[in-house]
Amino acid sequence: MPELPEVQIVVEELRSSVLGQKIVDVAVTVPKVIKNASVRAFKSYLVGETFRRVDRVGKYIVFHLSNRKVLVSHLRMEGKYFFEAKTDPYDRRHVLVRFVFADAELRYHDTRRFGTFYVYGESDYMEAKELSKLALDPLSEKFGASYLSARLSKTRRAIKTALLDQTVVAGIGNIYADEILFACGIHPKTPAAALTMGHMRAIAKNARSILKDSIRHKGTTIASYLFKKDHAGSFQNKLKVHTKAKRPCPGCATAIAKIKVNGRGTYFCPNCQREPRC
DNA sequence: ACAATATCCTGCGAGC
DNA sequence: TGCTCGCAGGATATTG
Repeated sequence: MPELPEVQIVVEELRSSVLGQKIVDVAVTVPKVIKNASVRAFKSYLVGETFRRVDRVGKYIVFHLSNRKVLVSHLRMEGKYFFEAKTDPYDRRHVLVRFVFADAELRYHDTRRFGTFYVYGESDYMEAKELSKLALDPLSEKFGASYLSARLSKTRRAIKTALLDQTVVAGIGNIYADEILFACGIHPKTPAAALTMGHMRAIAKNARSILKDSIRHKGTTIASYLFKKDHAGSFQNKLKVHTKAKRPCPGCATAIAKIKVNGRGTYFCPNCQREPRC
């Protein structure tokens, strides 16, 4: 479900709810989501500690605790956080982890159970294999055409596939890859190495503007994303191609096509994004 | 080294 | 109505 804008909004929501909260208990009903510790160890790291900082690193959520431990959470397809009163009822089937505070709980809800949790130390969490391989954030100052070019100019794989690779750029997923390539007029199957420096500039510029615009709209809710209980994003109303199969292209009215690129559903305008000549 | 495929899960809508 | 199939915003292990 969530890509960079959605994770950013979730992080901002978490900052307003859990910072300063002391964890009095942790309940784990699906142990497999804890990836690098036993449930017992996981609880021992967290209980009695206070949330001091929450950051986004790519699509990961990084919670810093008062004991210099770091909780790294990935929502994958369906993960959600709900900060609720202890007395509020919750969905026992889909709430996999609860962080219990004095008067409230942070509930991790994940219907497909793909989400992950890791615990690391403050000094070495960025060296953990999940985070160490991540590329630059597209919203960072250093991200631009030359950075992209260094990563893309030697590979023949489809540009859409490359944009989904978190070691090329961190945070883009299936929705925004389609929207960015449409804004650039680039066919999603174009071999990355066939792109010009002008294309690289266009990708960098459109990635930044589309992701920022989505953040302003609190992300995209297609089926299930909520940044808090009962609160959906609205950027789905601004999507130009993703989910728009057979609908008219906003630029030229040609029917939007849906194809598979590397197994992922991919939407594009066959007129504005011409098939590359190989 | 790279690229395509399978896999982890559940739920939903389409089509029969 | 009720079944089966395909698909879903992600990432990684496995295979060729």
